[in-house]
Amino acid sequence: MPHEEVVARIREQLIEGHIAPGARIPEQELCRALNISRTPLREALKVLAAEGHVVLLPNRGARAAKLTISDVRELFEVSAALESAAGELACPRIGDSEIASIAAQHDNMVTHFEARDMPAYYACNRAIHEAIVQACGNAVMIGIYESVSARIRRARYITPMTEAHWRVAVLEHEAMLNALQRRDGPMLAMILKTHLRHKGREVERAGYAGD
Amino acid sequence: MPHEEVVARIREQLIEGHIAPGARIPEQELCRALNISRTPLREALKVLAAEGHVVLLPNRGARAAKLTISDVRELFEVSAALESAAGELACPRIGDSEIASIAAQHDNMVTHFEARDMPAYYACNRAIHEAIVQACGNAVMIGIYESVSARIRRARYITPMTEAHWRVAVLEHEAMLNALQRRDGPMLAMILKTHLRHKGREVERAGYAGD
DNA sequence: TTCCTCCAGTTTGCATGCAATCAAGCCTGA
DNA sequence: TCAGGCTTGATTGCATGCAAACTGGAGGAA
Repeated sequence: MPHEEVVARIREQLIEGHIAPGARIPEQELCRALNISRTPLREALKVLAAEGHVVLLPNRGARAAKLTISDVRELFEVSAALESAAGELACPRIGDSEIASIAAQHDNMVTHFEARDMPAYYACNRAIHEAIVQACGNAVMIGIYESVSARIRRARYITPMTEAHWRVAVLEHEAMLNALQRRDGPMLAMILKTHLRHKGREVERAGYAGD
Repeated sequence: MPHEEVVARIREQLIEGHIAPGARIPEQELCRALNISRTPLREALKVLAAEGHVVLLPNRGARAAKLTISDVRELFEVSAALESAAGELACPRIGDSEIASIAAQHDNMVTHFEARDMPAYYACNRAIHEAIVQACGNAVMIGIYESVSARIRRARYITPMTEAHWRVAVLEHEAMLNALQRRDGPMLAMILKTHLRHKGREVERAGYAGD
């Protein structure tokens, strides 16, 4: 198993919550699970610590990072900065077919909203946000966004919404798609910033996780 | 020597250019230089690779990352996004004394500009930009900014400026300080974004490094 | 009872050793 | 002479061993 994959596998376990936030990460157990020795595992943990998924306590091992309420605020602020910038950059760079694909996903999402199918809604929602960032033509931005985004993924895409907030979110997405189709970068950036601020507040209010 | 320090030391060598961009990083040599064995060194290299300072070639060792012209563009775009967001967040959060300290550094900077002392100017310049970000009250933002900023530090703070561009930069800094003192977040964000776009273009034009 | 001290078991961090991989020079055949 | 394959030395990636640090609990003093 190549080094990259070890990191990816553990990262996934952390993001998906299979390793509970705050839980100790026992080296030996993971070694057996992944069938590798301690050296590559420890290298992976160091990398994940640099990414913020893991906290390393000197001489006291690794723990899965736990999101505090202020982590959530900070991560949403950073996400807002990155997504809005990415959206603005994407407007002049994105291709027509990509816009069409986002529009299609948007329509799907609205359908799921009308059926009040929140998991399906969130899946489309996430796909749209990621597609916009992917279209920004900036690999560094995409990488950092993915890293930040991963840390709040569960909070962001699992927190239940009230009917009222959900409606607002859908309206904001309508506006986003509109701005994107008009390739109005500054407008898209503004909407994304507002949208993310709303989302962040809601997650904070909901207790930022549920787990 | 604790793990953190190993990473910091090598990172500094890379940022300062003591290890040339693109140069192979010989494990054994660094081991002797830092007086550690290969295991902690390799862990550090993995972390630096995750940060983008180093590229790891499977079975072929580590090399110091080399900035391409598009890396420079991308990093400046991300910097602009982060600094402008940080500036906007800082306006309501920054304390009066911090504003005063930035104003003082600004005055210093102007003095150095008038003396056309570019290294001293850049030192103040960098201090101002970092102080603004530091004031944003968002540790995640600060961390990511520092990481991104480090990768273009040399390009950003070493590239010579033409007289005309230099004058514009100083004017932009006047406007920044002004907005900050009025705590006008959106305005500060806008100025920072423009300022960074200008700087990025200039660095790209100048050949993005000089080394 | 409560707090402190000490000790055994476990875990971490690092050094080292070994197999696999790679770079480079040499030999062979044309 | 030159192209292609092979072999040698060096380097990488990983497994393991060992010393230092921590955890938790038992025992004793106040």
